[in-house]
Amino acid sequence: MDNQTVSLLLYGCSLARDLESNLPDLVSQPDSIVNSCHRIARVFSVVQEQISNVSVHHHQHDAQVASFMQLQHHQVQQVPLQRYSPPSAALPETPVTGGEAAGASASRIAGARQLAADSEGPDPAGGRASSSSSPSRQRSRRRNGDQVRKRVNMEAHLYGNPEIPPEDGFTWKKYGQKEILGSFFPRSYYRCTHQKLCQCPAKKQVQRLDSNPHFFQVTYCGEHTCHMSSTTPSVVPLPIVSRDMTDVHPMLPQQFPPQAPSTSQLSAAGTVPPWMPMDFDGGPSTAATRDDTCTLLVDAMFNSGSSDTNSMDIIFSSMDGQDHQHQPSWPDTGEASD
DNA sequence: TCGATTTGACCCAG
DNA sequence: CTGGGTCAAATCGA
Repeated sequence: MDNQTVSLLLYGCSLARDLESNLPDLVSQPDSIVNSCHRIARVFSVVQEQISNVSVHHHQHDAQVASFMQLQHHQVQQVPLQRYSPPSAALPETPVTGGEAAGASASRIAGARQLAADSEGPDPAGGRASSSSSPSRQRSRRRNGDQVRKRVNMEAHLYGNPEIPPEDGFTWKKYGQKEILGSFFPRSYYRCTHQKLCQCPAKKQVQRLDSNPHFFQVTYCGEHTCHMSSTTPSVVPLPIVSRDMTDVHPMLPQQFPPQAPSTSQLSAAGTVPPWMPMDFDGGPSTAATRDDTCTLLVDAMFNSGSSDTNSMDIIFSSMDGQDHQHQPSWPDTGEASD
């Protein structure tokens, strides 16, 4: 049983626990119970199928997973079928243009780099008295048209509730959550806590990866102008950095992606921090690469917090540098790279 | 009491 | 027309 299956199993368990803990409140809401049960059943069903097929050839495993995803998803991306990334597999941080629809592109990337995995939305939001809105409400809902977005993948807390997104050194205020078509998990919308105080335009979107509930895809939009970070996070976030996809996906053809860097390009001496789990096939170069980057991140977050320096800027500029060097161009994804 | 979160409604780009 | 992003009232919790 691979880590992917374990992750899915754990997620199913957490859903069951949630249902159990909320059961007293849900007694009067049979629809919510049905929805929860359905969702839990689906998760465990996939786990069961994966386990039962674990001894089967990997291609059959892929087909099993893919069939589940096709069952779940409205849109299956036309990308090469790939093996799931293990929980610690690295997905490159991806700068995204603001004009690009985050959801669509995110799904495209997720599909291209992990598995074509975009599911039908989960259960509709639980019944809650509708909040009345003024019919005459006129608001400007301009999207962040020309703002550059930065996308990173972060691992959930290794301990505690895996549904809590990782901290990143800033304080955020959640202002929305939405079920995204083609995604198994809802997307949460955050803006900087100091938005009003400092007119800080920073926002971020957090969404759990369909194919790996232990990972969050965090899309940052806008730069922090407040320069006010929170206290040191209790758990160091684990942004996922660029690495050789052939390392992540041993089944992939060696030339996919064509310009993927060799692991030697990414190598750096170091050891894996205790909070950073090894992945399946994580060779020395992989561990060293992550360690190197994470050291940089930690240093940037905690040692570079001068008043005139935004730690996330440091992180992203550093990662940008890596990306510019190592970010492969992805065929067939149509992914903007600016 | 007040700030944070939830969540249905609304707006608008594609 | 659809779906992502945002608003804001209701609700939660410290």
